[in-house]
Amino acid sequence: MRVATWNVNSVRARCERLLAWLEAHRPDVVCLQEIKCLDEQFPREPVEDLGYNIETFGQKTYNGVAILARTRIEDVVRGMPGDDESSQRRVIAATVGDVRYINAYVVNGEKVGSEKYAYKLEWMARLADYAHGVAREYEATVLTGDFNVTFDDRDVHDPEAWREKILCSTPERDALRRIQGEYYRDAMRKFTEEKGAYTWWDFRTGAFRGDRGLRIDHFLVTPAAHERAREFFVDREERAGEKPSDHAPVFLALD
DNA sequence: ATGGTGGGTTCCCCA
Repeated sequence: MRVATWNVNSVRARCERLLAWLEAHRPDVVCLQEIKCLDEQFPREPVEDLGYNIETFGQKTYNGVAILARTRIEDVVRGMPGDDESSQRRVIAATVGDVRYINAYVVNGEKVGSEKYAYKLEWMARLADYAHGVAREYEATVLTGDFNVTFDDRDVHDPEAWREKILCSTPERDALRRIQGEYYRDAMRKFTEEKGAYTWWDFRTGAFRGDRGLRIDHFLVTPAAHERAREFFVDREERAGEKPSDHAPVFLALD
């Protein structure tokens, strides 16, 4: 069974690419972030025609997340405890088969020390509480998405240039470790201890040419899911070509 | 130190 996470940076702008990618890879479960549209604007029909069930938690203009699966999607939960009607829509959770999925689009944080940065750290603390509760309830849980944080310098093409910058600062990394807690492991590290496997490259600096990327899209998995992890890869091909997202899809295969 | 590009919206915000 293969699970993919992808920050699509607008599902409508990426629709053609998404459909071709679904057809080519046929992932069993897909967690999308930044769909940037209302639920009713999601291109349901072409995705359903490829055999996917769809659950969305959309928002106008910004944010928005969705789960697609080739089998039944059950017990869908939108948002987190503490959210209200006006909250940014960044989390959707559901069960597919015997695995619980939490699909998260973590706050970007703009700049270290900014208001958005403070909000990011608060938001990550809330995600930690929520994710720990889910992990206590479901033995096999996969917490995936765009975390907008690197774990350590191996996730950064140029650690000195990014030292204590947004996506790389110590408080953000501490917050990411607190989300892991004693419950979750970084599934990628089951497969390699090497630097690289970047998942995001800045449009503005043309970072993809030269592979000046960061690894900020992650699979955090409970021990039961970690045991079942068989393969991990970043679909760099999807970052190339016409009108790509700034993120590549990331795959995890589970037994 | 700044700005570069890209998506969505609307006379600018967010990443």
